[in-house]
Amino acid sequence: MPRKRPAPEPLTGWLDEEQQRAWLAYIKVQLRLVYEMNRQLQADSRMSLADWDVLTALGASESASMTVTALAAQIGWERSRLSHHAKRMASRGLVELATADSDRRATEVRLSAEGRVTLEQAAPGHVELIKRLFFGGIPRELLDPLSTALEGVYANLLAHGSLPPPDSL
Amino acid sequence: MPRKRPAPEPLTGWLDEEQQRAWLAYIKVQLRLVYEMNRQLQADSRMSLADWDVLTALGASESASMTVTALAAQIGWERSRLSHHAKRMASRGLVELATADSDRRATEVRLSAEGRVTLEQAAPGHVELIKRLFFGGIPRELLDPLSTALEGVYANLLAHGSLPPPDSL
DNA sequence: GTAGATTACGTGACATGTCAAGCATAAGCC
DNA sequence: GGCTTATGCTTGACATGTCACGTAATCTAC
Repeated sequence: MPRKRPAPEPLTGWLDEEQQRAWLAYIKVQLRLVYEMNRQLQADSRMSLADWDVLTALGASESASMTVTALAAQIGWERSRLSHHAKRMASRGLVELATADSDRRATEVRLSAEGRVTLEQAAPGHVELIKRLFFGGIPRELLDPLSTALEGVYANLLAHGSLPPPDSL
Repeated sequence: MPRKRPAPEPLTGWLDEEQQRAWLAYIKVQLRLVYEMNRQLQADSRMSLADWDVLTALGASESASMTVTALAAQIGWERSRLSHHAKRMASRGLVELATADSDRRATEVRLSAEGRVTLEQAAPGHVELIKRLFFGGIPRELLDPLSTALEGVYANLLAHGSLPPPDSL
């Protein structure tokens, strides 16, 4: 087990070589991509990445409306975070909040007309960024293995993680 | 092009099918994994994921010390964020701050003895989490394609992103 | 050397996220 | 029904992150 340099001995109980490679790559992409997405959305659409996550989740849902709990599970947030955030978004007119008919404890977060317009206006620019920064670096033939690997991780996260799974997988 | 349901028409100018699959998987993993890592570090080591990112970057560096700018570039943060955060970490004794000899504008962030101990104590638990949640979902044979794909994305991010690249690739 | 840019940070005001606690409704149980 | 527990969410205090701006050291070209 030849070591080149003695100095930056990484860490105790670390990952094996293949895992380390994958993990390092994942983390580096993760950190920068979050930054870039935030920046682009802020600059082009006066919207944070958090806003975007909420709007897209709502936009993708059948009724454009979800309870706080369901929405939080969908996007992997804590409920209290969503509660605060939804209120701020409501004050900007992007969503509407109303107590649910079926269960009066529950609050429905609904995509407002204005929110939908905002989402649709922001989408092309954001998609363009993703195509450029993310898919610009991946050869076609790796798309399928990448998806398969990440789907495996996601399933594993749902099974062993501490957040409740979203209703619809 | 048969569509099952007319309702949740995703978004204008969206990605093609393969891309959409990869992106969705990536985003879902990203959101939950961040949450889980934060939670585990907080629970087991009284440390946030942000603290962890700083400590590992310092720990991996030759001298256990970097300027604010270099460190920020390394972990993909804005400098002002690191400035605030480093000060807080310094007040907890995890790092030490000192103006650099070579350039007295620059501030060196140095891993303290206490910081190194904390890092080494936190590492096993965090690594265990990553092995369980991340690598538990990936078959061995997909590790290499996954790494290759992510490394491609990272290179692309450095080339086309808005953050300066770290000194050492 | 010195005026004007550039670079490296720090700071303060404010936006956002987290945690612990609380309140109201619903569901179980006798 | 009434009691206990569980669920769904909100809130307030506080930790953290961002943005715009300020300050100081350094560099560049006279």
